[in-house]
Amino acid sequence: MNLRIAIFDDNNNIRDSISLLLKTEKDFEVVGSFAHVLDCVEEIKKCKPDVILMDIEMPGMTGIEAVKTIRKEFPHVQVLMQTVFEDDDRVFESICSGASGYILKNSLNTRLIDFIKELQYGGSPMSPSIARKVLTKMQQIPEHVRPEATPDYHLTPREKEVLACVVNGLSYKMVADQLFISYETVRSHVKKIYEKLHVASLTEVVHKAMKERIV
Amino acid sequence: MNLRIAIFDDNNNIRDSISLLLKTEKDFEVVGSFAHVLDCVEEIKKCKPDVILMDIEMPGMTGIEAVKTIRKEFPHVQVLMQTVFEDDDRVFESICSGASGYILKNSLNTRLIDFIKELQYGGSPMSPSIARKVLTKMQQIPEHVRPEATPDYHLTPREKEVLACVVNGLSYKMVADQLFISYETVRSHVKKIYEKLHVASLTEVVHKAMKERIV
DNA sequence: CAGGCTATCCCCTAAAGTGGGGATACTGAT
DNA sequence: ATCAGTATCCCCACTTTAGGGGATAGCCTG
Repeated sequence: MNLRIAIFDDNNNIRDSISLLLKTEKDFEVVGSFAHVLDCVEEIKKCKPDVILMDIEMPGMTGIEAVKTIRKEFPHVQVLMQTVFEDDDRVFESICSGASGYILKNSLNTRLIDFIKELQYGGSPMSPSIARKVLTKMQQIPEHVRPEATPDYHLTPREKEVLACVVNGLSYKMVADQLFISYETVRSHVKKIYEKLHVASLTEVVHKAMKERIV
Repeated sequence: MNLRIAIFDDNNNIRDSISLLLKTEKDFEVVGSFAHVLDCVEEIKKCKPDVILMDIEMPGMTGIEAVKTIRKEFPHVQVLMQTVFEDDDRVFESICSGASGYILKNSLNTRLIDFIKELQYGGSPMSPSIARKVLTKMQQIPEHVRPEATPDYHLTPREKEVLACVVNGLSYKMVADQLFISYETVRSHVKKIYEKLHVASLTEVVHKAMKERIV
């Protein structure tokens, strides 16, 4: 089974040379090659890629914007960012936008095929210097922001479902419909949740659940 | 110039086989090999490694604790974490403790030398699945931390105060007391907030306010 | 000074949530 | 076979919120 690849890069030469390179790999198929991302949603719908190589610098919409859109519209598609620059903000922003990997263009020729294969097998290829930046960034993230060992309130699976609904703003009645149970059952679960979280109102539940990422 | 390497692993066989493997590389020198990390500070002072291979599971002090200590005492030393498990919390914790790389033990034989070289040249070697975890984690964190373009709902200062109270789980009555205004005034503000945020319940307010960090 | 915005307060009705209960049924482990 | 835990449902009394009004007063700007 072939891996379908699409390329977004405003430099025609680069697109062509990448295409040529990828064609040397039997299992790869370049199904699209585009100079900008303005119509990327339509183009992706048409060519159905599994993997997208995305240049970060492009006219019109930037690669970063595009990744956000793509990840929203096509969550299963893997996006591998490529750039000549490695300035911290962009790297970080790209990753937060949902890129699955981030490589420098100078490592193109030699290792691109390996990187794509790594993607395919569930990895996240990064150029060494990028990987270092990412780790450093993570280490800088202030203590209080990190998922600091989420306390376990011993909610049952069902309670967690109810909690998730409530946190999303649903009323008891709506939760009941959503989970195909009665209003009273929802109430029972919520009462249990109140006990376990030591709170006494829905707003507190939402607050606590979101703050501590129990949801 | 040789790269000085120290190994911490409670499994003697693994330590020995790593030593043997590393000796095949001319530029590497194994300067220490230890079964636990209890005296790691002294040992590191003695053997002065450039790179430390650290098993995460060890009796006494865990590898994670050790990394923290090492990074504090010897900031220039690079620590490469090794583990057989890849459970999310540990990976994340290790990295935040200051590890420069994180690899699974199954990738030992084949790629350990490459990984160490990557470290040497300023990279951060990670097993593919680990890299993916790290990126995924990063994508999750900023969600709660940095509002990408927080929409402005044109809340007045007073409304924001009321909002803050509500988000913290206070009832209308409590908000009234807190802000020295009447219950009805709180209601008026809340009604306004509902309009402006396009919601219809307190839980939605809390959810939206927290998600979009309006508070 | 008129009109817009904010902040304050009030009323009424209806809807939703809260706090006590209690009940049945299924599971899995002791 | 009993017991703990989960999931389901029900009732009653009470409080809090929601949605629809309306009112007064200050402040700033055109």
